[in-house]
Amino acid sequence: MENGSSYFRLLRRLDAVVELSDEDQHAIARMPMKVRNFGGGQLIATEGERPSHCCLILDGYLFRSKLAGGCRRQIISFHVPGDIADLQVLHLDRLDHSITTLGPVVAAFIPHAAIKDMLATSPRLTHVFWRETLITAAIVREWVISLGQRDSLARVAHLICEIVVRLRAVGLARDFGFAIPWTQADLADAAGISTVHTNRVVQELRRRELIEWEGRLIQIRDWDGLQRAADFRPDYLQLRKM
Amino acid sequence: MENGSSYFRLLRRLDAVVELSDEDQHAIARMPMKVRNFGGGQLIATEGERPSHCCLILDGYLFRSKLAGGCRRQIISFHVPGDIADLQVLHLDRLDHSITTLGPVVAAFIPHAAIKDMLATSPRLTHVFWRETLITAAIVREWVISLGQRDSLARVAHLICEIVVRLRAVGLARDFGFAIPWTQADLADAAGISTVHTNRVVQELRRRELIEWEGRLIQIRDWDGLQRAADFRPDYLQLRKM
DNA sequence: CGTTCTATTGACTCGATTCAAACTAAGTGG
DNA sequence: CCACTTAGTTTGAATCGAGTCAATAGAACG
Repeated sequence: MENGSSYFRLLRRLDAVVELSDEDQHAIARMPMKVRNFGGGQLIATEGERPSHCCLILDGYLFRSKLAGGCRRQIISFHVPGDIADLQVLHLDRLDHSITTLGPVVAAFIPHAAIKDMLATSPRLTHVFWRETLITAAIVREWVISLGQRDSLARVAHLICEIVVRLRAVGLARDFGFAIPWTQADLADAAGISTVHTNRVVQELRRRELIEWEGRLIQIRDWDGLQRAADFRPDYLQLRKM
Repeated sequence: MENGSSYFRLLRRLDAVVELSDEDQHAIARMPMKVRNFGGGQLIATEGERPSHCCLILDGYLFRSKLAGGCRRQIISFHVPGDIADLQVLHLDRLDHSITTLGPVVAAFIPHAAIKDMLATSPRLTHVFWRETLITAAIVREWVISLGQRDSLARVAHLICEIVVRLRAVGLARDFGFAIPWTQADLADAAGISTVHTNRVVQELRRRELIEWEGRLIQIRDWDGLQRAADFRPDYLQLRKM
């Protein structure tokens, strides 16, 4: 059974990062998967769990988060279509954070065993999937820089820059506009600032005419200006073309 | 040529995380390496570089850092003996941050080719080394939680807790005391706070009798209290025993 | 023995938080 | 179709954690 169309975004994602042979692509598309639909704000996996499947996003957004001090939520990273949000559990077996949908999501679940079997046959694909986990790690490293050194405006701007580049890498947000069901509280928990302050930052971004943000639609008005305000340089995303 | 004694800390480190067969251990110890000595504050690798070797710490500490806005330094993570600080470049080829010694360091450089050859022969060792890169990523994720949600005192306490646990995992800091040539400015750049404030935090930790800190010697006085102040739970380090 | 780090202290400032309240927009059910 | 909820955004005022500036005091080093 070929899951070509379902694996389209993943193949697109991998292609943005590395050259894949037809054979590799077929090996990926041959993996069995189960597609499931989720509503907004649904927990897909919980901290401490031992998942048996990896979760590939076909449509929508996920985020990984963890509680500090038992109550303060920190969002670690957001994930876009084509991402496998929990690829790292393949070798870590226990999840150290939760995975939640941001708005409605279509996700494909691939058994660990299927991925391991596929990787066992191809050093090249092992390299590619290992690399994917390392790029996810690089994204988190860059977020450490943001949280440690950039002020609240730069943090929010940086997050928007990153998402738009990652979306474009898989063929979305072509016009630097995209739909994402972020509440300001979500952004706040990612940027490590309060909701009230997030609101002020968003207004400031609008005032400077860097972005438009209406409901769940974000449109970038001034891409260069936004990157400058964000101190954003996309190198860490390891994209081939850009 | 067997580098048994030089590879002692690495084997110890891997053993803390996973069971290794004798065969695996020999395969690791057979890898060629070049040992080099460094002084304090020396750059071992620079952002943008394409290293051909991985850097295994035999003695001393390294840290990875990156500049935000061209001038503000953020320390991403510290590395202790037994760590391979830049294992991720094996599959990422370009370094997105710098690596610097914190005080004098003895390091072993292992050619990428040697590691790749070794991994090609053993799916088990591929798993172990992949896992190592994922644990490094988990450490950075936890640091995101600290920077985003914990106040300055908890951050500094968390850093100390983590280092002491990682040292103990490789047979160091048995008595919850250890020598580390941190300046308060280093801590500040890791915790994302100013040096002045770092000083006040350190004094507060002393005042609460959680730690003693004289010169480069840190002694934990109240391990439970420190963990509580830090909101520290070591699960994310993925250690087998603890 | 001066030079250079590093640690420490005080005063002032500022970015961000907190608390509180008002204002939307979008359901939901009678 | 309108009251009633509920979730999310917006605004203002008071407060606080942490930054900045500046000066001093030790410690380390050549």
